[in-house]
Amino acid sequence: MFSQSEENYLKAIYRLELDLNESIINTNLIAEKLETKASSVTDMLKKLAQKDLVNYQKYKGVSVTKKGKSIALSIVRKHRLWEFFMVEKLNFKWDEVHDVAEQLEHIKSEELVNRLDAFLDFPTHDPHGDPIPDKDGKVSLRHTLVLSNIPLKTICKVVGVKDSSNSFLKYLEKLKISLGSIITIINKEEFDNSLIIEINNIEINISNQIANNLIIAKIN
Amino acid sequence: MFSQSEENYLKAIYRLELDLNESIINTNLIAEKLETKASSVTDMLKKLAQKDLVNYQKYKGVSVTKKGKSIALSIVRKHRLWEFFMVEKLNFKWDEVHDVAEQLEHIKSEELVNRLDAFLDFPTHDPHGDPIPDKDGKVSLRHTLVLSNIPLKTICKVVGVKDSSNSFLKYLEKLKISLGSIITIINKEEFDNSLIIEINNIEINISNQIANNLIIAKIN
DNA sequence: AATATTTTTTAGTCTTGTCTAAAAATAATA
DNA sequence: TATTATTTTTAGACAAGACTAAAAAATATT
Repeated sequence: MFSQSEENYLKAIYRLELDLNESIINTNLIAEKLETKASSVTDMLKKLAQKDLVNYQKYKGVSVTKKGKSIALSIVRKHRLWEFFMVEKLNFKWDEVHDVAEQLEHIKSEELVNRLDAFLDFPTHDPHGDPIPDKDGKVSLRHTLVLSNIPLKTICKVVGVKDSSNSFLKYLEKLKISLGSIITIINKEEFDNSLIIEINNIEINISNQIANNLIIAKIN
Repeated sequence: MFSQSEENYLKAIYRLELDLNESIINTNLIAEKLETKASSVTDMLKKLAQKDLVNYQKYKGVSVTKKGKSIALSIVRKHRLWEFFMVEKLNFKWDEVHDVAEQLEHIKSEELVNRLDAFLDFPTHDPHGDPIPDKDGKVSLRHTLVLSNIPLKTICKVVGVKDSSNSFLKYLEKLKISLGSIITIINKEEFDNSLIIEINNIEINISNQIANNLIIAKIN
């Protein structure tokens, strides 16, 4: 098995590859991301290369190998499932769960995470729109649609939030909008871009700022 | 905060104090329990003493301090809550969860464990009859009553099992006996010590071996 | 009480992962 | 292209936690 450190490096390299859309990542970037020193990174890269988890050439940067990617994905999977669990079952707010998930993601048990997945009913995305890799490392597309960007009459489902501040979440509660809510856009007000939407069989008016922060998926 | 190692040593020392009912524990016992070498234990005892977690005198043995005990209890609490969670919510068998709980017990978040506690509805005992310390470190008495040892007509509740083998649990399922089941002993057969019990409003016969492995609590 | 045995501690080494400071390679600039 | 600046790697040190082998203390035995 792999150490917590090794897993963190792999996750960081993989994330950088995705976020920067580059296939080769250099040492300083990793050091910055992990808040460590470049020399420590070099040491670790050698070790990871030894284990065939990254492709590494001195002075040239690294990329994760197939094997490395699969481990990185499994860490991401665990991280997001635990986050989902904490929010969905333990009533944490979305912005409170990251640090604990950083610990939980290193718990070693295939069985545990798969059963947790089932217990949570196999969620495909977390409420920030980020996909949760499945057991085989398959990843859905990121949810990027927000309510303010879709045409009138579209029927859609609330699948996440961009803003997870306490005040926003409280306001949503007041509006009786929650994850899974089904919404139809009835009308858009040109003046301030506010929307009339139908939800729970009633029509309400929501500001553009709200609509901008609601991640939705179209329903066919 | 304390390292995983420090926590494991504290837990081991505390458990030995309880199990052996002695207030001073010697080095070799700890080494044996943790499957490590006596010299490693000595090193750690010094460190723990430094931090006022144990009372340690060279060649004389150790005991946990108040502070050490409270940490040990918090680890036990986390361990048993996570076990309870895995069994109750993720459908693990009781004998499958120990190793993963050994990892989960070191996750650092007061908030997480307290919310988990609430989510599980504040269980006081695990199904082996061992008490789960509460948030303040309070521990109930161990559940030690087994069904075979109580008088006729007593009404009691199944709170745990001594044997958690697959075959026993499967058999219980067949008998429709589960955690929380309410049982009244109707009659005892002197010949083989089998029992006639009432459960779910019907009377069934169970062997002494079954009765011996069912941990129960009297209902007043 | 003197010796032998067991237990515990010390001294020194190893591994993992980190760091600093200096050297080497690469990239940028005049 | 020569020089400067930046990035990366090496060399050597350190802390945590484990180990082995030897020394010291405590127990047991004759």
